[in-house]
Amino acid sequence: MLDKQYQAKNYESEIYKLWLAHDCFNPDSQINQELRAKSPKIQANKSFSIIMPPPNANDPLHVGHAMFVALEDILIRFARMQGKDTVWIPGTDHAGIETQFVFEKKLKKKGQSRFNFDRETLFQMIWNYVSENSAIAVEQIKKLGASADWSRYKFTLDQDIVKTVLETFIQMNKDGLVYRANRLVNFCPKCGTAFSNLEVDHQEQVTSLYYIKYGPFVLATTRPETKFGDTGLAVHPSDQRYQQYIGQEIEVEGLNGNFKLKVIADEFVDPKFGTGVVKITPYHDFNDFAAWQRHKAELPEPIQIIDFAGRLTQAAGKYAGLKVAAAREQVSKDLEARGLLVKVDTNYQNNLGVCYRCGSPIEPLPLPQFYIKVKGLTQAVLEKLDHKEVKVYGAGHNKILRHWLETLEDWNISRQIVWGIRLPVWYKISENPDALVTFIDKAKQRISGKLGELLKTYSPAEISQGLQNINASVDAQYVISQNNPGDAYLQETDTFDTWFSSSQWPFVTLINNKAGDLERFYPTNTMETAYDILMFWVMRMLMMGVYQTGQVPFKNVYLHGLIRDAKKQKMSKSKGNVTNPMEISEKYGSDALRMALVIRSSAGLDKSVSDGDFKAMRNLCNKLWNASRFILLNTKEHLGEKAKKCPNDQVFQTKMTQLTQEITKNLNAFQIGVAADTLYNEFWHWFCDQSIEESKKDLINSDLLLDGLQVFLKLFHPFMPFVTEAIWQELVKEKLVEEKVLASSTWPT
RNA sequence: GAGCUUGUAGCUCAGUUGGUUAGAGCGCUUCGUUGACAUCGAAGAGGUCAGAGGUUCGAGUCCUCUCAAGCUCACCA
Repeated sequence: MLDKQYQAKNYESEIYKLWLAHDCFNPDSQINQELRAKSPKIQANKSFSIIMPPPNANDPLHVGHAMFVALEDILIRFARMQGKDTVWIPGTDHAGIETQFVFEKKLKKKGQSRFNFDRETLFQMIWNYVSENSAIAVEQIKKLGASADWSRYKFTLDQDIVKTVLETFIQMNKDGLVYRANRLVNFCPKCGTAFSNLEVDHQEQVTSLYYIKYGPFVLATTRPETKFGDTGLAVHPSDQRYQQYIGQEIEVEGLNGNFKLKVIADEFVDPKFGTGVVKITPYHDFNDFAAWQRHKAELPEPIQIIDFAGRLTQAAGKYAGLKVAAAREQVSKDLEARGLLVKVDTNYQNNLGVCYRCGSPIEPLPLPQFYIKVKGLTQAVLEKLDHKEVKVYGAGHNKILRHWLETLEDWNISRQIVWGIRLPVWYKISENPDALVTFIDKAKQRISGKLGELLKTYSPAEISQGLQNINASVDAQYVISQNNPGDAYLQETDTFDTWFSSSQWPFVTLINNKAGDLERFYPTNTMETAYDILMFWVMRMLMMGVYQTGQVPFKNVYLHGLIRDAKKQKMSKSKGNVTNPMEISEKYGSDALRMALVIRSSAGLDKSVSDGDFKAMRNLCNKLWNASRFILLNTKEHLGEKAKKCPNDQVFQTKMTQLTQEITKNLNAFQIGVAADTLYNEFWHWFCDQSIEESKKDLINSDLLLDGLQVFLKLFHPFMPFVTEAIWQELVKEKLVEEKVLASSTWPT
């Protein structure tokens, strides 16, 4: 006999084992083949696939992960029960910068840093660390009830995956889509790597605007410390105040002695800002770099005065070695002492680019990097959007996607970190004597210098083995190849942007899985993920998917919103308002957690949840349980009275059919939150409060009620798989149902 | 500055091509417990659907404007 209350804890892990024992999640299993065989042909001939957004392999899940598991599992279980050839391919992500960042924190605690190790050693250390912890995410996803096919599981650094990713790069290079250029990049000195524009956050700040004397001019700048990198001055071409200076060289008194700057005219200068004069510092400001590109003929070569550690270089004279902030303070003091500082507006507001990862200021720095030409890729996706080959569900995000595709700039894919897929780029040692190389020698010393010089003391093998970093000049010759073209080469030390590999995820997971999976499941049906990675991931998957296969990687994009706390605030560790999905699962059950997240949620909109919501859905599980308990008790006494007609039978049956159709329609239209809400209300207030009560008065036939319960269990199953299966197994025991496992049973009609 | 989204009960949110007395959870009021469930049931209070105009036989739903909130992008050194 069933307990009086449903205790999720006592059932969930057993139920999950039952599903695995029947191989319910594998489309090739016997039970699913049987399911398809008895389903309508129109369904059985369709395939339905979802590629799981791979969570960070070694991180515990947050509530957003629980949201995607809930939504995707609903779609998958629904499709499977409909009889479609259904697969949900799970995976985990190496999460390049995120993971390396965490690992470096651990190193720091031991008094070490990434600079203590050569590249390969560091990679291996992180690999071991991730391997030790990589089961976390997978185990938790299972705990949430995900009906993913674990026999098709992939990790982003699996050998076959890496091979395909590299092949894509090589193909792109052949197609002329890859190039190397020395441009300003968004560099985070703290993280030690460049980022794409997308990974830079902008923060409002109040700062000082310094008015500095430059020969006959006064000009305003927020960054006086960059003045050692000035290679020119600019004014607006039609600015009457400065006409006579255009094209002239002026003499400027500086802190490291006097120097000369040429005055150029360029439209980008706003005459109304400051004094209408701008200093040109091409290597440390994006606008200035662009101006220099336009006026190359008139201006000298730029000077780099900030290095990749965020300190001033030798070119800054006596300020060399100072960090940017300290240099700014010192420079402004010295300017003042010399009478070169005219005034300081200390209440100036502007936006500062900061690292999305660590929050420190992004430093625009010149660095040769590999870029992907995106124009052709984005155009191809826009065409697919025009032809409605992809549909985006999520409050206006389709427009945002379009906007991004229309304005996207070339993609910097080089990252100066170790934890990732290394670029298959090889520099011939003998042809790149000017390449800057850092390596750990046999005596464990960190050695830096030009390759040509280092070769006088060290063997190529020693350099290659201890290699930390190679920074080849922008015009360096290189070979792109999966394998080492020979002993005389050094491999590029940069790794791919994590998104370069994950943008290929739908394709690489299928091509490297069971034979025929690509043809069988591509294009996938739905990509379901949070809207905040629309442009990082979804947009790039579309670009790469169309590039690789000519087809969109998925037909539908369902974007869920962020989960917020009861007060609508974003969850964050510092606020202490984070909902840990595993705690909720322990306390109320995974079904309750899933249902609370999903019910009345809508695509693209945020949702706030609190303890009360989870409790309410725990109560729903119990309601299902107890309604079943009543019917089980009742059925025994009244079985076989099916012939007996009761007054409300017809109404009951009609409503049951209508409800089934409604839920089916909702789910087909991705109206998941509405479907859940409807089910909740109809089950609780109509089926329990009304129909069960009526059956007690013999107004509804008991067998009909049992049929109704079965339908409800099926309709509820995608949402709350554990409790519905637990009840179903009781029905199996009582020989009241034929289908052995609810997870692989047929969807009602 | 540009774009997008949102504004419905005390709180958090549903309400899918416009169609009868606008819904749920939590909270609140009153009542109810000899077995399906107190993780419950019955009854109830509470909304001029942000505001104004328009289209329509009919608008929470469509259009225009205003106000408010949020997000994203771009920014003047």
